[in-house]
Amino acid sequence: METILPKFDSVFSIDCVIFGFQTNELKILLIERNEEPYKSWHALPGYFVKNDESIDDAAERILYELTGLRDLHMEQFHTFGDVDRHPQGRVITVAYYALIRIDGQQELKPVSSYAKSAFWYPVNELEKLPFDHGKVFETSFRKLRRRLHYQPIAFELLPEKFTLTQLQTLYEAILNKKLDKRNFRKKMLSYGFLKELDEKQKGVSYRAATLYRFDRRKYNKIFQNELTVNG
Amino acid sequence: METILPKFDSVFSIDCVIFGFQTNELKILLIERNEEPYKSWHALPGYFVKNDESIDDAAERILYELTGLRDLHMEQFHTFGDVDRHPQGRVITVAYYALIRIDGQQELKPVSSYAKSAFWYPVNELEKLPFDHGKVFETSFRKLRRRLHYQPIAFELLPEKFTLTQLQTLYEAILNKKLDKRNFRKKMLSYGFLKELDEKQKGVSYRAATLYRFDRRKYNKIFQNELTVNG
DNA sequence: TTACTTAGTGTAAACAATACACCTTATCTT
DNA sequence: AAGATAAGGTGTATTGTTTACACTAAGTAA
Repeated sequence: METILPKFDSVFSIDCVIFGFQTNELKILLIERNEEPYKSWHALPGYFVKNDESIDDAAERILYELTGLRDLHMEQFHTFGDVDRHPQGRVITVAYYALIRIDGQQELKPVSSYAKSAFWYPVNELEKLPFDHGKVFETSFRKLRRRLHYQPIAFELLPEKFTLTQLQTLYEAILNKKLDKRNFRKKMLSYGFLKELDEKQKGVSYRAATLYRFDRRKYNKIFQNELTVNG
Repeated sequence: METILPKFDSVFSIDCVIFGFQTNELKILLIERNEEPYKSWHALPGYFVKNDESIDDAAERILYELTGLRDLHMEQFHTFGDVDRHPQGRVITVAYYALIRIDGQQELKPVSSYAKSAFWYPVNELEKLPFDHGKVFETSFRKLRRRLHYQPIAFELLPEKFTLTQLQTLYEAILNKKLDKRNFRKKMLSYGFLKELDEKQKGVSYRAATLYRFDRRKYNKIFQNELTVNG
């Protein structure tokens, strides 16, 4: 009773949009391609899925091979499947996004020869990207904006200890609009998941701000209640 | 300088979750499979993507072949890519969902021999589904709930002319909780995109309710403004 | 005419969102 | 040490939104 699966010359790939926040700018991770097509172009990190790995695993592996980054929590956000999106054949790509703390220590070093280098690039200065990567990026950015309203994604981009002004600057970078300082602070603190630390910012040439930490345990408690209440 | 794409024995498929609303119940469309594996099981309509069609086109074609339904606006919501999700090989599936008016006229008649029949099934009474279709459905339902809050999806499920009570019942079915009649009406009418008709419900054995129509033009105006305002 | 069933309506209270400006504190310069 | 500079940090009044809540009106059926 076995039916045999049809065979097509088609492959899956993964593309990753990795967001970071550095010097008050929102950035994404790009690689310099070392393979045709689009050799030497700047592109989203992406490659083909192997036959024996889940797409989630593939996303992790590929990001690691192309950038040296590991163990970030990536989430799928859209699949792009136009027939001609890849000049050499049918490639359907599942796009993932992740948020990461750029801490200056971590090295960006491709492990695979497929990428010459990997680097952070400000989203506001993006040039033309190969394939449909422009569309992929736009889709991810819209998703990011939307999620900012109902998920604690900002804290994945900031250092462990951060000031309220840094938090606000990040929100402004993602939403692309100015926010009111007093209202922003009032609202953030009202949630109850920000822990004020006995510690001040260091190395600034003006009054140092209080540092805060995101308390995920408290956040989860609040969020769980909401889920229950809203059915 | 041509690089050749790697070849794998892997295929893409599409699975569809089609929601409908009938006799005050939220339903989805299932087919009775006519092929192994899971022959004779009830499953989500789904099949393989051809090599020369976009995944969006494939979704339309497949739904038509398996159910006879055409021209509904489907939207991709998630891609499922675990290695062992299909017992016969590597199949990555892109899941789509759509909303449809069940108007009693339209026939559900598979065009392909792959499905024996197609029928509406209440989401509250779903039995075990083959493959990972249970997971697919759950994901789609969560998405539907979420979208109900920011997109006018209810009106795609209702007949053109509907009463406020019908609208409320639908909301209650999707959100799985009771809503307050006065507050619900107040809020819906406050949006300004519901047009009150000079017409009453017919064929009921009690006081007939006023019929309304969804005014998409007005909705778009309101929605566009919101987009602009919120950056 | 009466009973039944659903349609249709308003207000007060609590809460959330917005608009808005000045004093404080630390550092740096001279 | 005084003053300039730069960001930190704070409260209130207004408006809009959400919630809770119960009765009368209208049509149908017996």
